[in-house]
Amino acid sequence: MGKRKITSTNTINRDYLKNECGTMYALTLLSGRWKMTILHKLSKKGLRFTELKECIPNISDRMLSLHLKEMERDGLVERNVFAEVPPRVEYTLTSSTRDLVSIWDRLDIWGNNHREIQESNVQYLDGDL
Amino acid sequence: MGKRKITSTNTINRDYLKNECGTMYALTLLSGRWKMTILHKLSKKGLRFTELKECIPNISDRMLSLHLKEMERDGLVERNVFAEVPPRVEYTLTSSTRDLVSIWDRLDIWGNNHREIQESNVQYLDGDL
DNA sequence: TTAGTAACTCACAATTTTGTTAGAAATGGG
DNA sequence: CCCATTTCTAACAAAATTGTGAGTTACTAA
Repeated sequence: MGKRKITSTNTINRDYLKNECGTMYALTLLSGRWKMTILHKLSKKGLRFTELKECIPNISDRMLSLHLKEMERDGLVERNVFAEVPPRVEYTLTSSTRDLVSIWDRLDIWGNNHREIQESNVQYLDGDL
Repeated sequence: MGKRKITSTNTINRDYLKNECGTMYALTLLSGRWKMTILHKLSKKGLRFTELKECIPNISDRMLSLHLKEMERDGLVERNVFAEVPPRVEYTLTSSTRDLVSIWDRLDIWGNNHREIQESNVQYLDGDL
């Protein structure tokens, strides 16, 4: 997000990992506080800036703008400008990203499962103390 | 990593998103520079601290240690201590995490595909300038 | 007692990400 | 020209993550 110092160890490591495999590349593009949520909202239908803001509580103008710009650069979303007044900009998923969203089903199931396991472990540990 | 200020907007937003759905929960557990790589290495066989260090170039002792500790807390890896001299600690995936790893296949394919699309777009834009 | 090894831990610094607030650009109607 | 509206942007501040280098612990073999 914003500017990166391209000579830093941090950036060097990041780029190295990004090139390791498809999974790491994908996760690099998706990392960012609100990106998944934005994709999720857009998966139902295209939305304009203000609509996204309204359906994602707590996101700031700046973060929404930054994320959308990065996601456009990364081929995750499309930005469609309509010559209207006041201006209207609609964001939609790219076709590649629509494929991605369909993968989330399994991850969603895994996540919910794992959360249950984790929560039951905590209970168990609590009982043990 | 390390300490979080639990009253910060940042942490509040993070926790809110973590509870949104299984996918976001999963991605929260997996976020961290080297976590995916560590899981990937461990998916083949259990490894000790030093072995992980050797097969992940550039990772520092500190980051490896921090990540492993978090991943153990989050139920992603198990820490097995052997009473030998010098001490031997082996890290393995939990059974839940082994299921996760099998999901990566599709994400890997998606990532590699998407990278190709992106790279060909860049070429096209370059030619245009 | 000393040395050697694995597995860490600590203090601190650098970098990156996220959040806050104010305000700018664009545009047509009045 | 001024207004209202949407879509951002700029400057700054706060917080979080990552990296560095030295040091610690535990244990036993020599």
